[in-house]
Amino acid sequence: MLRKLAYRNLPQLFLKAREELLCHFRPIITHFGLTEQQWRILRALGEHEEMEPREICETCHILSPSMTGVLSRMEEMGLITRERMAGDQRRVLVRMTPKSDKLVSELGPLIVEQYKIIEQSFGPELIQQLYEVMDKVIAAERAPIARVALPPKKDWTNITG
Amino acid sequence: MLRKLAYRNLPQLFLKAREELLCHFRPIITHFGLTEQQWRILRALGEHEEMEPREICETCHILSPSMTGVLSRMEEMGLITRERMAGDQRRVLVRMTPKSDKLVSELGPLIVEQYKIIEQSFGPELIQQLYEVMDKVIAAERAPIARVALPPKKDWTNITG
DNA sequence: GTTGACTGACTAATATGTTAGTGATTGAAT
DNA sequence: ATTCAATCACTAACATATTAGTCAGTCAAC
Repeated sequence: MLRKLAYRNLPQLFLKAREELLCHFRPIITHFGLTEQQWRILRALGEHEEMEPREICETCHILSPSMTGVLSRMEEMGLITRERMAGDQRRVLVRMTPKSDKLVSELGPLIVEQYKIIEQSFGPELIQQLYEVMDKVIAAERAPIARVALPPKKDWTNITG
Repeated sequence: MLRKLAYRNLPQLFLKAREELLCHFRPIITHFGLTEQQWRILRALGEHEEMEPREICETCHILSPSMTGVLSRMEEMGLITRERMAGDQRRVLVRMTPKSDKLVSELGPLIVEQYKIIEQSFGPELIQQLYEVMDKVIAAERAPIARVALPPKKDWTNITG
């Protein structure tokens, strides 16, 4: 029996659209030996001089457990430094190194150029619409949204049919 | 030195907006013991009766190497069956089981309900705008987009500063 | 009938996502 | 001074993402 839901899969559309955008930037990023996440972090650090891990988590949308590994690798690569804060031994300060600063100064302009190319192709209106709609969705976050009532939990693992 | 790029990080905005949507569906999906990816696959199978792995990859935006593992686990859980095609031994047919059919019949309506709730909260216009803009971006895929020229590759791993 | 390009699923290795939980540290209330 | 909840980075365990490559099966050309 075929089951077709009334709504198209919206998160999946986001996934596809995001990939369609990202595929134009990925070659640039990997050309410099970085991963997407590492570039997000360097881009953020390029605007803030020093940041704490949890700030980077929020800004770059990377969960804390992933962040630990990413920062460790970036530290090994000489792209960042980590230093415990004097006043609060729980907290950590992350900074760029001269090496990553140089890297960003080369990579950044290429990213901007690619944006311009995409803007030409998509049309500036579409880019503008994108920013607007994204901001609206993100703003909607503030208004609490109800959740459907869930039925009692079954253990589907042990149901044969 | 602070470096601020001329364009906001658009793929990152997609990531955030997608997460803002998904967080309203995730609890429903995990309540039934599924992952996001598993649900995407079941939803697709619910509309197609039988699919080949590479079709599922395209439809659900999951890369082939991930698909192997996901399908293996779903087969173990009794959610799908895999069968080699008679005519072409390379190809495989994936189908739902009575168990997963029952699961989708319970889960599907809850997802639809949650969409309605979100539509109320976001406003129907925003949902409509979302579908429109996403489709535009995805449609833009067809027009080939140029790539910025990349400088000669350096090995940033071994540069000190 | 062999060859050779191609296809489709799969494997391998590494990085990240996701959920739950730990342990040290802090700060407010006792 | 002590207790207690909260905070923050981190660990653990598993699932998925990403890139590259393997391997058997197919199909067309020779």
